[in-house]
Amino acid sequence: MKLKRTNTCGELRGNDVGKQVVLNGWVDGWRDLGGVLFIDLRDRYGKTQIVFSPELPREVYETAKKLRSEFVVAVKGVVRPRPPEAKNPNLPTGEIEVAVEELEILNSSKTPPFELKEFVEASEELRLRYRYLDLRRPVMQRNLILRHQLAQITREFFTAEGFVEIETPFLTKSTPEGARDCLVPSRLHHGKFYALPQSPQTYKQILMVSGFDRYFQIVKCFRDEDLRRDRQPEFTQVDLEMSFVDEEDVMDTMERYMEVVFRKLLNRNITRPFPRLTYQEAMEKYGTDKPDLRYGLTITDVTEVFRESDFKIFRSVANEQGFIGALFVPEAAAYSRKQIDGLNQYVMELGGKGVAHLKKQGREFTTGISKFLSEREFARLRELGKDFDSALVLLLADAETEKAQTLLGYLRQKLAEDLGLIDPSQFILSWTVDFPLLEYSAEEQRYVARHHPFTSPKLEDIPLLDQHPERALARAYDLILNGNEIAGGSIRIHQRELQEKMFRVLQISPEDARQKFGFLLEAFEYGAPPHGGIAFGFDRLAMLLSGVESIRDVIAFPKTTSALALMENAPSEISEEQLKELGLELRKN
RNA sequence: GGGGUCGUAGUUCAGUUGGUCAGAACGCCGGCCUGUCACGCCGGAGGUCGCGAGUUCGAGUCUCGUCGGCCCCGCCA
Repeated sequence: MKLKRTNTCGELRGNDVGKQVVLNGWVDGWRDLGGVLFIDLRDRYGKTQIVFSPELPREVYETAKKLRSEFVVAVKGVVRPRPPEAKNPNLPTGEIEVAVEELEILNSSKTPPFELKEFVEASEELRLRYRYLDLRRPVMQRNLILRHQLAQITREFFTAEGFVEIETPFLTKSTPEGARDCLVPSRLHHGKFYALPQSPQTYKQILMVSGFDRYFQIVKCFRDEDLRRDRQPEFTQVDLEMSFVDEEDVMDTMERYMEVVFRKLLNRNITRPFPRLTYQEAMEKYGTDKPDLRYGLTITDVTEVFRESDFKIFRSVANEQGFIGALFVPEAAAYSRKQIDGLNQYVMELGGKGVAHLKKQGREFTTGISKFLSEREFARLRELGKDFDSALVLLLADAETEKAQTLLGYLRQKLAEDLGLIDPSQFILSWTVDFPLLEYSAEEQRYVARHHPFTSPKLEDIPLLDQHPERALARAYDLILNGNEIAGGSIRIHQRELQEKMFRVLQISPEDARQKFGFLLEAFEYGAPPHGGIAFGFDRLAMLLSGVESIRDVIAFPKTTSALALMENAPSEISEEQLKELGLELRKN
């Protein structure tokens, strides 16, 4: 190319008038007025209007007439002010334009399959197939640049805090617990497989044994599970681990990290310390372990109201140690029968048995299940709902307490969305703590780790592991932002005896434990310091900070919800030779 | 694994009970236009109605299957 840029398409202003400049960029659009020809030239820094006059040498003018969308061009010209009535206040460069003298077409372009203008939305399928075009759109460039800045702030912050960034292997060992592994067959060892890491968990713990003290990494992790708008099989974590710390040290460091992120990225101040909810409180009040605290609408426990009720379903749930919860929704006081049916439908789709309702008007409860209730029950409900003059009261019962709470949590969230109770400009961070260490898996007929098998129980709960393991709490903490889990971590077990006890509780045999985690157990015998850490969902955090709805909008080359890559067309079949080399044979079905 | 929803021109969509329903806008192509910036005006081209079966005299429309996008449940230590 002859004409190399002197300036970007986003930087020229009124005080550049008179300068001779060269711009390089893409044709964003053109307006041919018959004589004068305007072209918007775009690069990642912005757009600048360039002007071709009919008085130009014939071949320059004729070439300019041939320019079309997404042609790549270089122009040389003079910055001049626009006539006052032709200034464009919507464009940072709108004071000026470049009067072209020379034009070089660096490349032509086929007509793009969709328009790249910001206000035109192509289907996501098309955007993913032509991702290189989609990524030319300013909004996508802003998202990826914000992601970059988040990464830089992260490196700066943790480096300043004395953390060391250390890379860990991608070709590693399959582990029995947790998500399904992404597997890589070994060519040199037929019949054996590497697994891509679900997280660098064991490596970072071993780095603590090695004395690195404070480790972090911005790292890809892999989990072969089904996708969601905030989940991909490959995703990025900010992973970190600290030695000689307890929960408070980790949480305090993370709060300061978040403070810096919000200040530098969004110019917002957040207040520390973040509120903390125990798992139990979160479930009881919000029906989830990751509550969105931007709105109230908390669950009221009404189980005891119905112990003697004539409404038999509720009475039996109340007497079977189940849970009955109520949502008092003043904003929905005028809900129609149809709208309430819709909520009932929603609950049933989620696997619930349905939702009962009442309408509170002053002291009276009407409609719904009111005819089954006694004066004593009304009196108790009046007391529990005394803060609400009029409200729709939704009641949900289930013999399984957590199921009832979870369904109420979904209902709470749906109501908040439907009723517009959520302020999208707010960011509320909170911790969820005191998680149960274990949960019983009916499928596997054993206890499984709720977090992971290296999470330390609360020290005072260690004795519970023998008789009532389900009651033991974990030294774990999740960081919640607006109803999203953005980080989760724990203080780890650092003593071999306790780790072995955990494996026993999880019914992982000593042989299995040795085979799967022997290296970690062995490392723990050589002076493992007390340690703990946390990992952030980096994509999810970038998504929330960008204000976009899907993780795909902050990942350059994401997968679809069926885990396909539409641009490069992965996954794909491999050749017979490749299979043979790996010692693999495809099963025919 | 399950549920919901969508698939019609290059794109975004409309298309009624199965019967001139192959349509609009944008884009594209041609022409006109010297201050536009979502330029304007005139004209034109452009369709395997995702794919495959079936029902029917007749299917974009109904049924079944299948592929794909999105959302949700399960799953995601």
